[in-house]
Amino acid sequence: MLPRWIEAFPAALPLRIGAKAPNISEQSIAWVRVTDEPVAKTLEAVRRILGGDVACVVLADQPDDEQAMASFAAAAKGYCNTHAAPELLRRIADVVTQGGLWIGESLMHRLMRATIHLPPSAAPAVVAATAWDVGLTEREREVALAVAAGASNKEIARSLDITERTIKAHVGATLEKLGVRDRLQLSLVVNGHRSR
Amino acid sequence: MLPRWIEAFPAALPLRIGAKAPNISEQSIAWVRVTDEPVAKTLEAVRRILGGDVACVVLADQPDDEQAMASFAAAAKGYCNTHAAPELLRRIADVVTQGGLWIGESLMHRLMRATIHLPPSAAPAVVAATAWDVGLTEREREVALAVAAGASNKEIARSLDITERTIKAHVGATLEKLGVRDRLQLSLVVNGHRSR
DNA sequence: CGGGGAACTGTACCGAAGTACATGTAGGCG
DNA sequence: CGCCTACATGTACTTCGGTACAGTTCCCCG
Repeated sequence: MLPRWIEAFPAALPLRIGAKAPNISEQSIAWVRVTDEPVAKTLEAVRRILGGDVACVVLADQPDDEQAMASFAAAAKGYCNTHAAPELLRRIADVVTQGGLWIGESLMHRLMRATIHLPPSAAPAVVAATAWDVGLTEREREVALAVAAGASNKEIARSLDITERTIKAHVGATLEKLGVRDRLQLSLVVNGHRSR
Repeated sequence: MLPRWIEAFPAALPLRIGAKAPNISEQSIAWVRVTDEPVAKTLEAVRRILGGDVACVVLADQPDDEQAMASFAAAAKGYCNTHAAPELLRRIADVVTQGGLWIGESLMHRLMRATIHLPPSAAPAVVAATAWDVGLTEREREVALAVAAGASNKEIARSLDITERTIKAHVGATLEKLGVRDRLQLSLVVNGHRSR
């Protein structure tokens, strides 16, 4: 286990090919580090242990497009560098648990090169969908979403065509109900980060 | 404006082809609803109004792969169903503002079909990482992380054992460098969501 | 009918956040 | 040695966010 993996996922369990199945939750992600062994073979071994439908993300020491292709051919949900930063790993986990695929920039380029222009950068993001909005009224939920998206009270007021004062009322009620201090923490809750 | 759009983006402004340019921020997203008109033509019209480099996401009433291809050929940043759920719209916005592309599941299949096998599951697919902290000094990065975690200036000051005034200086510099308005939007950038 | 919750609004206040204008120190570099 | 940058800090000011204390309308439900 690399230190950055532990940093990214303190609760992760190490697992070797040939080991017996640990009891893990339904939607766990298998992070599969591959080296020179064919990806398909490794993934097959992992699936024998953890079940055929476990979501696998392939970690490559020296990523290349061919191996990435092979990974997705073997139904991997993601492919990235073994030494990716913890934040990136977490983001990949987000995407994958949401049912998305994580494709490296390089492969993406390759896939699309023929048809479309791709900007030099790129990055995804995702949210966790635990019920953050229990107990909120419809309007409060609506306002909370806007706050979490970075809107100011004034902007929300304009878009909903009510006064800023009313927005404040909704925001205040929401902060109270969710037990957070200010709109930033509200956004963290709504966006599925930390606490509450 | 569909109710779900408003729910997803309360601060969004409606705009018709032929209208004059509203004053919008640099990194706004244009959500372009297309019907039977050719996509390229519509996008061109939008760009005439909002500027050539505005990020466009195409909303299709009846999505199909051909139209999706056409959209990306016309340099759209995303393509999805007009009636997508607010959460999905927000996720797309996240990805696009981060410089990513949003590709529908169907098109993704098609793109990969030639080369690799894709499992029957799969949601929209996405791309890889941009550093949020380019150009920040060590101290600024440190403060930005604390802000993004929901800390107040006073709390950060205490924990770093410097004055609140200095925290304000770092926060201010960071907002400037990342081109965002306030600490909430900063947190969205740091946490890998929309804005910027 | 009356009670109660939701949505909406008002005035007013306070503290947090953010900005403008300045100052000072320490370290790297031509 | 000056120059630049990061870091730290001060005063002062404006704006925004959040709260306290009201009050209204509408609608549902017992």
